[in-house]
Amino acid sequence: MARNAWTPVWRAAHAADVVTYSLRVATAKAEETRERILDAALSLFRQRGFDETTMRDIAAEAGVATGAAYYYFRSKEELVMAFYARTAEEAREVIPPLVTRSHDLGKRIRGIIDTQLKQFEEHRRLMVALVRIGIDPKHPLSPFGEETSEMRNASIEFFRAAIAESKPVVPKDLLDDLPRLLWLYQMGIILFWMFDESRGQRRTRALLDGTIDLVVRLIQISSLPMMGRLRKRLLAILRAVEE
Amino acid sequence: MARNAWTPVWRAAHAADVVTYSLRVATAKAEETRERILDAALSLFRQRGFDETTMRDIAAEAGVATGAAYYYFRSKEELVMAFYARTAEEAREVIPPLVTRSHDLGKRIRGIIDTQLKQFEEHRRLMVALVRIGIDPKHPLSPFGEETSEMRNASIEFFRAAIAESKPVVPKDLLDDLPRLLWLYQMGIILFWMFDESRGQRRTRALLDGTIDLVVRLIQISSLPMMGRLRKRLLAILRAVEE
DNA sequence: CCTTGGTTTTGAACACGTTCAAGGAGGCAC
DNA sequence: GTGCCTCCTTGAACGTGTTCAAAACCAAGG
Repeated sequence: MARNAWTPVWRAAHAADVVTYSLRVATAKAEETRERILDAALSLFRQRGFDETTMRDIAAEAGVATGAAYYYFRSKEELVMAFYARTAEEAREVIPPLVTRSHDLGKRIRGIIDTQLKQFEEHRRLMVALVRIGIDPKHPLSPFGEETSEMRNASIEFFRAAIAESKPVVPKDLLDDLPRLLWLYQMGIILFWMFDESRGQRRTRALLDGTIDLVVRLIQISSLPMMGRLRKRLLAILRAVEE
Repeated sequence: MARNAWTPVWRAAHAADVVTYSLRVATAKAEETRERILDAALSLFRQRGFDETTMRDIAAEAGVATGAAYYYFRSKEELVMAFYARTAEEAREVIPPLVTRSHDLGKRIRGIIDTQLKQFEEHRRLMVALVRIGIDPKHPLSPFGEETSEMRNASIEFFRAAIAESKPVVPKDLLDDLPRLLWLYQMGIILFWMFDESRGQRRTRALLDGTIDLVVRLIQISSLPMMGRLRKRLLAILRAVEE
């Protein structure tokens, strides 16, 4: 999907463009070089870990000069971001059909999250590098920042689709904000998962099993007619916090 | 309080010792040097920010050689940690009397959190440096790790005191785990606050106003006799997640 | 005093992420 | 061909956090 439509990030032409976190690329040969560098990086990251891999290693492995990587990627972390962007692109194809397969809200949410975790699986520890810098909302690569808004919004839309015509039915006044909240919930789960060293990330499973049910139940309860006031209050908090 | 009782962190003699994140210090002169370096660092951090201050700057400001700082602190971040440890020490004196002032659970929790935020206020942005590395539970300075357990436990004890003989009454089967959950809640609030650039961190206030009430209400609801099953389920999730 | 053994201090050296001026490489106009 | 322009590539150089062997200091014992 649009692997060739590279747009300098800071000049994204159309909102629909897939952000791939690359710098200038014009020719086919350049594209190949970029890919070679990214592949070399991911391969080394997986073998040795992020901190243990140097940019010199990566360049050597890709057969280019040290500075070459910086022609295509602004920083070492952006190499990880490029991997993330790749999977996000895949998710756009995989997740929408998955959501339509069932009307059960819990199953839909679970499906979305499971899919993403499976995508990241091989590079689980690697994502820590993204979190370390992304936790600062001022950093370009922050998941909350301007530059990542496209990917974030795409991800939020998955959840908007998930709560549409679902069982249980989501009250109308939540339709706007709930997707963002669910996205936040997902980010929390992924964060937990990244540091979950239990066999097969068993603990994350337990957390998912317990909390998805809870989330759905909570939505259900807040849907009761008598709970209109509670919903309003929660939304008011959310508004105040989001400014 | 025990400002002189410096114990190498990795050989903490007694659990009661205050961890100050310093390396070997034997003589009074050395203690003065250490203090001078820490003060120089904090002063520069506050003026220019963490990333913009180099270890060479700090050493120069303190009037010592570049390597001197590494005799007392294992890393640049540990300078920030030393500041954090200082405030934690203060908190041990300030917070306990504060908790006994009222029986209102909400007010107690609010008091604890407000106090900590006020302590950090001057160095708010600085704490980001701690989060960046602390988010990784494997890092020595992680708030979840072994090395910080004393400070963490002290902090958790504040909340244990807060839920003791409070209004509303906390059900017995929550007494063990609730303090840790409240501590986690506090960490979340502090995290939000660190990145809250609104005037006077207005948004954090809004978040506190909204959520503390909610937390208390939730405890209240879960105390109803009919809610025993819900409590058991929540605790089961917690156990599974904590391993 | 001198020696000895620990503690503290020094500053050069190292490894790393990143920058940048300089130089190909390839196409296009004439 | 020759000049020119843009895209791509190079590798030395810079600034940084950190390490470490050596020196300086200092108190106690002789």
